[in-house]
Amino acid sequence: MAEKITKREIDYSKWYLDIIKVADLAEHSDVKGCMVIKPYGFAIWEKIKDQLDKMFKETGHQNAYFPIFVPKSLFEAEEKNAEGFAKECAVVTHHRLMNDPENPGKLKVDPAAKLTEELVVRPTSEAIIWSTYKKWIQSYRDLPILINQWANVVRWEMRTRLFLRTAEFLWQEGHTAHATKAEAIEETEKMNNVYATFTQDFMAMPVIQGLKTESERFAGADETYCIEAMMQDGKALQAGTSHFLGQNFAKAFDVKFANKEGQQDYVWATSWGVSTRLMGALIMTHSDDLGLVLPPKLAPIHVAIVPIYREDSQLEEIQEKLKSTIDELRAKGITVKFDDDNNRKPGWKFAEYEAKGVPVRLAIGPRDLEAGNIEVARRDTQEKQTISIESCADHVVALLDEIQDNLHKRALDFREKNIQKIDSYEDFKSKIDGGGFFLAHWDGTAETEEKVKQETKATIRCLPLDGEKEEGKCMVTGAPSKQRVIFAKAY
RNA sequence: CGGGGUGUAGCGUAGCCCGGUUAUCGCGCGUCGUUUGGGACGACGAGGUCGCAGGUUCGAAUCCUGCCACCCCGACCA
Repeated sequence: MAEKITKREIDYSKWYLDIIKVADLAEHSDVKGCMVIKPYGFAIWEKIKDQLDKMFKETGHQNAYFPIFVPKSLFEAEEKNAEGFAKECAVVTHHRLMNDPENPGKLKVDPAAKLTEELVVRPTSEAIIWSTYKKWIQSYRDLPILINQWANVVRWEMRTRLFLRTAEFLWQEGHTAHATKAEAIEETEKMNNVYATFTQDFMAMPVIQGLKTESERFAGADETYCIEAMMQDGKALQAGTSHFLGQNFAKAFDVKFANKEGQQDYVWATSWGVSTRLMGALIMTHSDDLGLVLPPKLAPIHVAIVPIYREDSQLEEIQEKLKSTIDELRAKGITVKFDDDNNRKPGWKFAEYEAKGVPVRLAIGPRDLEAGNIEVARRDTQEKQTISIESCADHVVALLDEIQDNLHKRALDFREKNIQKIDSYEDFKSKIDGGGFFLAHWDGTAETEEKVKQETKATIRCLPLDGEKEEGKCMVTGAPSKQRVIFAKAY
């Protein structure tokens, strides 16, 4: 029978895992905390990747690749960054295995193959990249350097969840070098904007752009910009970050350049990244109790066609009748799957495409054929309607756009309903467990931030960039505040 | 890493407390036939290191110890 999905209201966390299972996106691997991304899940990631890659190229970046291993001495050069990541680093200490004389057929680490210097498996690549940039940069004429890499990184997390936090994950990391502070800040903001545009226009996921507080900032950054999204349980998910690194890495790796006046100066840096965590964000933004819901722009299959027939001749007739419609759709760049698998009944296929979030399903059987009609079902609202085969292609093209817009609107409405201004800490404490974003005044101190975190588990997600500059008093201490910040529980 | 829970065929499970033949059932899988408008039905069939490793016992899925994995809650995490 049907694979069951735990309802969101019963157990949101279980629902999330069920969606990944029924939609066949990923599964746990034999390595603790690591996942296998399955073909359908990877197809979605590839769509994300292809679009972002295009946007990076359009903003002047080039791809390159740096090694997965970072010599420990390089890794520790930028102290804050190294400290920040030290607790979650995998370290390579040996380079060879040998037969274990005490356990025939088994292998053991060859003690004679100990590395003279340990290699850190990158949790991020600033160190190896800045040690390389040092060799590339002599003059302002060598700047800016605008590079991105698609890579895997490893962070030895204590507690993992598929896509949201895994020990190894896929991401892109942009690393840029600039001659001036202003230019680096501009780059940092530009890429955060690229992320916001991408998540909103392609993932149909509204985000709030903001700045991280010092305690939430990337280790080694002077400023961290972020995009924060609200999941359906009201919790916040950091979907992307863009860091202004100041001259921290330039100083740590001694990367100087000669400016136009011939003086030596340290290079200004940025780094920015999004990861397979976006897959988790995508799932938790749109999906429902029936399965995954995908925005058309990221759906590996846009339209699934389910023919209903008894005889092979009827199947052929259906194929013949739909040929021009399918050709027309494909010519418009729409991915169509005509499912003529005779081992599955239509009902099974309906449920399957629903679980996988295919935006539009077409069904056509003898009755439709006779009337020249076809049934169109949209995944986002579950609505079905019957239209003429002739109008089908145009209808579907328009419908896909409508679904894309509707998903974004629905997510935005949800967020607006669950975001509120709040001025009383008592009020805040009584409401925070219900989820949602809270716009509150904050006195700007790490102490207050920590107190709220200890007492409520909520953190400051960001200082919204477009927040009105409203004077007020900190909801906790009553000290003066220049703008409201977003408090929420986060993933 | 601390507390709790779970682990029996690809998936979900019964059996475990109270040890005793060939380990239960459903889904899925294979063959054949009938079917096909919301996860079809019948017949036959295949599929198991009972998470792993020790121990107790004449005998262990069942009792004991250790370990591993996953889930939940903490801690931790840009």
